[in-house]
Amino acid sequence: MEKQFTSILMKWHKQTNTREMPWKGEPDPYKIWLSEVILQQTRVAQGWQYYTNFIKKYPTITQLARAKDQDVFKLWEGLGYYNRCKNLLFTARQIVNERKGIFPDQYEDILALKGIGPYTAAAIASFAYNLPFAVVDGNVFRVLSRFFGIAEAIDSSRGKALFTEIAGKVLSKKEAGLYNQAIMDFGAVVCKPFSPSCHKCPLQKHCVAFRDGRVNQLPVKEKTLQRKHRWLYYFLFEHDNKLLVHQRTGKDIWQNLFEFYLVESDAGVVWDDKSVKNWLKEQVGISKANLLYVSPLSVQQLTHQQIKGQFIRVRLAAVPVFLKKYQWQPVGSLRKLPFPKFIIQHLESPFLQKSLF
DNA sequence: AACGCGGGGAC
DNA sequence: GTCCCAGCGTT
Repeated sequence: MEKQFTSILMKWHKQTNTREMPWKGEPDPYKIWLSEVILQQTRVAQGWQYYTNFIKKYPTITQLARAKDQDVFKLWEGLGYYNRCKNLLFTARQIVNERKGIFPDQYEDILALKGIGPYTAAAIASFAYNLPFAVVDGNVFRVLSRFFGIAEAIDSSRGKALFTEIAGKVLSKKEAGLYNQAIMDFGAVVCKPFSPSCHKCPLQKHCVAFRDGRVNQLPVKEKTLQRKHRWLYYFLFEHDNKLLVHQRTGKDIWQNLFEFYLVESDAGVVWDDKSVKNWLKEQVGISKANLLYVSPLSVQQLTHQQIKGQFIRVRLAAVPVFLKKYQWQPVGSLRKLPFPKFIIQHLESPFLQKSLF
């Protein structure tokens, strides 16, 4: 069955597959690496523009390594999972400083780099050097679990080990790069998560899940995620045409991105002018403030959290002592800083644009 | 082994 | 609303 799978898949790839992507057939390991990091847990359509932007601004790993953190994060803004960006920069600088800018060409050396796990290492090794390592990503889990009718959970250790083993068996070792491209394209174009195109699938005849009518039951996941609810109230403190900003640190969401003065609470409250004025006076000791606006409620759904909150813009006659330690950013250059989408949405909202006049 | 990390699109 | 996406690092 394994031989059949591989040969049919490769034939499909060479004869039928018309999927185009800017990094396809790319020989430069730097560009392959960049595309793979961008695409971690990210749809091709979403990552596409980010890839072309990065290549345009940083055509070589040396140029990326020499860039300022803030500029690179700005280019990554909106793509999510910002630790990828941090590791991308770290690894670019490491390769430039310690390896003269030359990307490693052995699987183990590639895997050892920060931000590169088993999937990305196999992708780079096979695409750049045609080394015989099989990628195991969401597409591969789905295609293999359906074709071989395997109900082992893909988010368990046993499942991961099992699918990795099978992936290695069906890999075309002579055309590893082509094969890896083939199975991922196939998973994205034919063997899709929802409404797969079984009616025109070249593997249908040998597909166990199709035979048993289990296509929509595979692959199996065992974990169900809980979504945390959070309430974030951002105060846009303004003084002398500058806004208070703050770079997020710690282990929480949006590490390294900027934000405004944050008040977080567990209980959902919707502020209005009156309650904000009272809070500023009673809790913060600001009495001579010009309250410019209290925004309507903003909502953002993330995979692991639901964020709700408001934006409150306050013009200060003077900077209170407890706010002096913060960074004050000129309003005109505010957008040079990387912000989370939750904040970008507000900065671009018609509400804000209107309320400034 | 379990958990946390963004954002968007399809249903 | 739920699920998933060219996964990874940390604990």
